[in-house]
Amino acid sequence: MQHDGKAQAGPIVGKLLGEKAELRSQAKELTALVNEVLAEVNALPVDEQKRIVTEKWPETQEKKEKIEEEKHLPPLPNAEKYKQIVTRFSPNPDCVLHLGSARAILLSHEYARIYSGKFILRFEDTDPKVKRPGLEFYPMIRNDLAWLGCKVDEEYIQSDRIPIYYEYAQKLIADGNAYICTCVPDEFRKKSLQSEPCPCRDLPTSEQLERWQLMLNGGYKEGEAVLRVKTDLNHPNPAVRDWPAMRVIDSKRYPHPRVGSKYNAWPLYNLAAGLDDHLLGITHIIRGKEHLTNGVRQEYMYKHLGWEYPQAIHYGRLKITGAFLSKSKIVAGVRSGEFTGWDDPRLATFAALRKRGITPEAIKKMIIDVGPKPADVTLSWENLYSYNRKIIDPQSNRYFFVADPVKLEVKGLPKTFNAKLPLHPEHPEKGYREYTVTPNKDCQSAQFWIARKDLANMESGKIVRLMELFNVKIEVVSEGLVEAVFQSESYEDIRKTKAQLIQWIPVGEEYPCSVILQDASVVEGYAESACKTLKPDAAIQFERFGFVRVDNVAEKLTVYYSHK
RNA sequence: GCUCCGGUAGUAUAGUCCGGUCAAGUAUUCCGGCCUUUCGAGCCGGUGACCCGGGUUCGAAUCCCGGCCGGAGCACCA
Repeated sequence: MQHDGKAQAGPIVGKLLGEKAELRSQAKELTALVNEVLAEVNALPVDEQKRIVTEKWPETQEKKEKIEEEKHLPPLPNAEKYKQIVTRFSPNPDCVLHLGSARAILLSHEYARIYSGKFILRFEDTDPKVKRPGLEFYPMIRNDLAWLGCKVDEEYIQSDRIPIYYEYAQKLIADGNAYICTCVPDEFRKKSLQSEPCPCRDLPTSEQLERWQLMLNGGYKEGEAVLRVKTDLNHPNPAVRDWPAMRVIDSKRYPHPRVGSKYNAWPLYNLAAGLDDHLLGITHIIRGKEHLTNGVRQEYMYKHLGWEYPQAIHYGRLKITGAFLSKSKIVAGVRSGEFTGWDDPRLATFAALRKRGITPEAIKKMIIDVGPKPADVTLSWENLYSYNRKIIDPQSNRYFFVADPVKLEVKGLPKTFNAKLPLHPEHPEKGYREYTVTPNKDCQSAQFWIARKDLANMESGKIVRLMELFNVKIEVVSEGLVEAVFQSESYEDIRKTKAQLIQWIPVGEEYPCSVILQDASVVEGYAESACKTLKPDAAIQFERFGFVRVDNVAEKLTVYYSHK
């Protein structure tokens, strides 16, 4: 019925074979048979087909019920191998967290919860020079995680664990699985590209251990020596061959913000992260695919130590249209004053999203929908807004806001009006706010503030309704003032005519308000005076303007625009 | 250049491992309609996709080969 009465053989044969596997050996004959029947059926007019089907198989005409199901994460690989699932999120505290980290955080945490496992936060702050950690970021990161609803079961800081890395480095050297290389980088690279060992590789272990002591005691200057873990010099990927595990840092010049100048030798990522993943009992590593070759590198170290490598899941890069997610750009922009702070609405940091009234639930839902697949994704803000809208719409009270206010004078009022405006049209139990409009004694008029953009639809003679109040007929529209005359009170009157409904604020009931938009520009206007009792952090909707998050309630109201 | 990973509507995702019930589902955007004292929400409907080319097969989004496009890595960063 769905295809204009013309059926095709392929899907029908497919369905039959799918249901009755025993027919598969006779597939050719079956196809011929189906084609025969189809020729007959397709020759019939559609109406006739419909009649027959309805008569013989009425149940097929019933509409399928839609089953909406919550999206779930796919199961973790080899989860059954482990007594307890342990995941980790391991940021370098050199910047605040942003949306780009959301996959690592939320997937790691969510899987830990699904499997009743453990979620570990591990600060990877082992580079005091190039990606120097900032002390302020440690608590900010903890705070972001808490805001996202990710409870940290255990926390580790790698700069506290340097002696542990030393211990294993020494073992690797003593076992002949690592060596101190004093070659200049370029020379090593040349050798390595040709799958040849550098001169240091085959030095006796005793000499390696001497070099190791020298490295620890400051006997080498920056760049003079590096610890390398032996891999396979014939590995197809040159980047895997004898990778660097520890280097010398001039600790006087580049003191670490937490441990100062205590260490000269600092572990590199693959050594520190690789060791910790095992030592902390991580079972599943969820990280970006830029770490794929790091996994290959680390597996060599695991083999040297007789360890088994955890399950690794590599997800693709996450971008969001229009926002840059580069830590260095964020840091530079904030330091230079280009941005107002870590929560500048132009940034996609969690701090900024929070400020803009994006809920952690919305972010979580979106990330879980995106899932852990390795393809890159470019999210659209609309999508995030949609998730957020579903969450905040039911809880957001409604208020009037007139942007760029213009005065409206209404004459000919027959009486005093009381307007009772519901805080939420779908939830009357939330209550109301009320305004009384009393006509001026001399000329039966009253004055209001209305939004300038509503003037666009106004012309002399047109009827508009002040929402929940009364209808007015426009007489004169000028730059600074709109003059109108009272028309009628009943909403029903103008309902059929589909007259424009506009928001209004009685003159005297205005409360100055700044709305900070996503591009950090500011819209000035008046909110209604009922907004004076709002609490910071509340999500509200300015009707026909958008959802906003209340930021500051003072002489003036300050809100951040969330979305439509 | 070398090594690796991807490619389903504008966006995101399901399906791919294990070929058939996929004439490709879902969310969002967009477009119509309904409803509604917000241009919000809700409801109904619509537009819209398997990167390309070969092969295997009765049958390919799914398996194989080739190409194209995109991404990542190739640091004494993480």
